[in-house]
Amino acid sequence: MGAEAGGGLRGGEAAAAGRPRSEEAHRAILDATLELLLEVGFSALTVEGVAGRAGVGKATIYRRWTSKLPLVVEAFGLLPAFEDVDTGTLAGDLKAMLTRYLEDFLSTPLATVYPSLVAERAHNPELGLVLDPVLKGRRRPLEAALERGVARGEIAPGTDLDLAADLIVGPIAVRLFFRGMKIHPSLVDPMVDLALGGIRRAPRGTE
Amino acid sequence: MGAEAGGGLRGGEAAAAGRPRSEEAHRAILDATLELLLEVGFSALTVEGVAGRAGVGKATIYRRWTSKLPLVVEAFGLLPAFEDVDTGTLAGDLKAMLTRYLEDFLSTPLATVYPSLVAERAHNPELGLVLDPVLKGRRRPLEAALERGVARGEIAPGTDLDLAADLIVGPIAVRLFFRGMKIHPSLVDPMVDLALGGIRRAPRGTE
DNA sequence: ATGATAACGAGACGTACAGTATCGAAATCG
DNA sequence: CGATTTCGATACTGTACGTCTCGTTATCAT
Repeated sequence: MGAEAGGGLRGGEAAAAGRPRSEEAHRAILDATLELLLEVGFSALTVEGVAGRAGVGKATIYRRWTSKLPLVVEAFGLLPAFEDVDTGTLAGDLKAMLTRYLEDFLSTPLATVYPSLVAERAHNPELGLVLDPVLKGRRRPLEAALERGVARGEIAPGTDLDLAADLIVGPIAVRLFFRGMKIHPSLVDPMVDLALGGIRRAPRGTE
Repeated sequence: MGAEAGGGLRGGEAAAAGRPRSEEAHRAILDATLELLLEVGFSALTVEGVAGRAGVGKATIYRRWTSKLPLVVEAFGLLPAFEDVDTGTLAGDLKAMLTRYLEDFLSTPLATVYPSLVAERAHNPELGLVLDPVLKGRRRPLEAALERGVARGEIAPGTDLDLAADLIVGPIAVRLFFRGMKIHPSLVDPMVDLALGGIRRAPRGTE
């Protein structure tokens, strides 16, 4: 979405006439969006509020994003996701990645924005088109760790890694979002061990 | 004793003066809420729309619920939840319960309302107070099935059943809500088997 | 029966925000 | 320069919220 603007020429594009879009305003809008998401949450976020916080006119926002939704999606893309860690063992990788990810939930609007976008998507298929690639990218390091597990012989080849990833993050998602629980870091290890217990002895899944 | 005409008596409470609240209007409001939730989803649901559909004044709604949120929570409580099934084996119970529950997602506004309430709760602790007991009740049959599994010797005593339940519903929640996927009924069996693989061999978790 | 009380459907009202349109000023092009 | 496009600001229309007030209706106490 974000076009390059501000300085002078537009990359390889034909130089447009008129005043270029301010990259400064672009950043200020996204920053204000993240700040307000953390402060008031998704549903209480207003475009007018963002404009005021960013010191920007409403039209400047609507010139770049069609509505509040794609704006929040882009801001969401700036939030931290899984970060790949290679500790030498599958269990070690997963525990390290999940522990770090849980910390991000305390310091960013992730806990608010994530479920809000998910809920909105449930009745807005168009949002899925924009959101799904972002979510898929956030998941990728998790899949990479599982693939390393297969290479190391920790997981049987032919295992459904997509389902395995869902089994690992599932309990965390349920507790964090659906049950509104805090997840103590000491719970990560047993969670991963429990999920891995099923994954390790699953050659084919079907039956 | 006096027959209950129209509205009827107020249980054991002291009879209040004035016209009693119409139970008919109450039902009409909740029915209209469920209809509109299915049609337009949570975020597009308006109290004015509910009032219009129910043939009721707005004040009649606000007299009973302080806002759209508690109204939807009450309507949500009328939607189907897990229904306990005892097939004789743990795997059979879980597969039957999940299969039936997934069907409910196709015929009710569950898929829309569930994530919407969850998202709202993320930035509204008050909502959690009302919502959590409802969610806990909906989960109860799942826990009962797991307890039968312990009694049958299918699960080691001392296993964290709460975590086990999260492991079972986790992948379904992730796919249904976070990834917006449809879950084919044929996927339920491998999902349950995968999760049970970890639960069955988990005497204490910390391996 | 009669009056007090409270809920009823309807809708007017003020507030808040969405999204569009318009302003003069500023930035960049040819 | 002059054409063009963005800038921040703000006026505007439309929708929904949540409150309030109508005249009406149901129920209780007397």
